[in-house]
Amino acid sequence: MNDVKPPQAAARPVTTSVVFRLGTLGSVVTARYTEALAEIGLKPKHVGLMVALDSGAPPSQLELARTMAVAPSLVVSLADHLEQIGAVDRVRDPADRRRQVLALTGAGRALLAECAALAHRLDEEVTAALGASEREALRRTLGVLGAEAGLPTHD
Amino acid sequence: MNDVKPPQAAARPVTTSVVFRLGTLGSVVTARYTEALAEIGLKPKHVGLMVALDSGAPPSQLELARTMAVAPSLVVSLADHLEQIGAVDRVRDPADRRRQVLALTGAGRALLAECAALAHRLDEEVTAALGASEREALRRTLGVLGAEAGLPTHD
DNA sequence: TATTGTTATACTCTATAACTATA
DNA sequence: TATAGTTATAGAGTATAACAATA
Repeated sequence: MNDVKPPQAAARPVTTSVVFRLGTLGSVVTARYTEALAEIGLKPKHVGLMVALDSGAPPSQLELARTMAVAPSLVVSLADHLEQIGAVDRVRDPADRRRQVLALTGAGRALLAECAALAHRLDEEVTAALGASEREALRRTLGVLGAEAGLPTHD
Repeated sequence: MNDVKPPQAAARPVTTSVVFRLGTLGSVVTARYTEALAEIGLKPKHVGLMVALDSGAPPSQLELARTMAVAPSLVVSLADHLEQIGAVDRVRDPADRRRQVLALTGAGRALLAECAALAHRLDEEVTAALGASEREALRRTLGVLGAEAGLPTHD
């Protein structure tokens, strides 16, 4: 006699994997954060560049491209925009005039703080279904995995 | 006297938010999963469509587009490919000949199981730094948030 | 006339390649 | 000749708009 089979194709459906759940949730959450950032004229990658600068990454554009794992040409356009709104200074390295050295300005630090506030406000919506200790455990665990993957992670 | 300030721009840096960590980790993990899927000729959205079908979502292409929150034209091309490799059947609804009704074939269920195996294998790499109970807690918490966001989540 | 699916087209994001200037 | 940055071009992914078949 045949066993009764569940509608799922596998004993361990793909939907139960951390990979699937991280990927789908990450994309939903990033879409919402992108929407929030749009109101201050930024994209997630602008935040990524400011985070890299704030974390003390080597500040030449090429080094930043390596840190962020994006093409150097993308750093150019991100830096163009951030410079235009006064969030970063861009000065030629006097020791090697080929290098453009980026630095967050005071306004840039304030803008980054605003991005952080938006993210933490979204956190409350996204994690509303969790208890305080679950939320903290999640933050902490994601921090561990992020650090493992070479992502910038304070704490 | 001045307080000593950390290099970070804010008391709660954006990098500590669940939103930032989920977004960045999700994108890293999805990139790795995309790479793994490429070896069986699939993209993550193909998996998403098969998951929707396997989860009993309404199977017309337009309804699937709504379920997946993508454009109907994208469902066409995903279904084209899955049909071509024999993973889905596509039959006109006799009751309404405008509707194309999709269904996973046996081969499709086997393919989806393969995608699940790839994901769970990647899980082991991605969560290698975690203890077994931390890993389970993470899976469970991501499941809660995913369900909250309307994502397919068995268990 | 409204709806499903399809095809044609366009847009966004990002990369690669070509180029300029400095070394 | 090699490297940092920039600009030009191209590709992937996905959306919107136009269209065909069916209701």
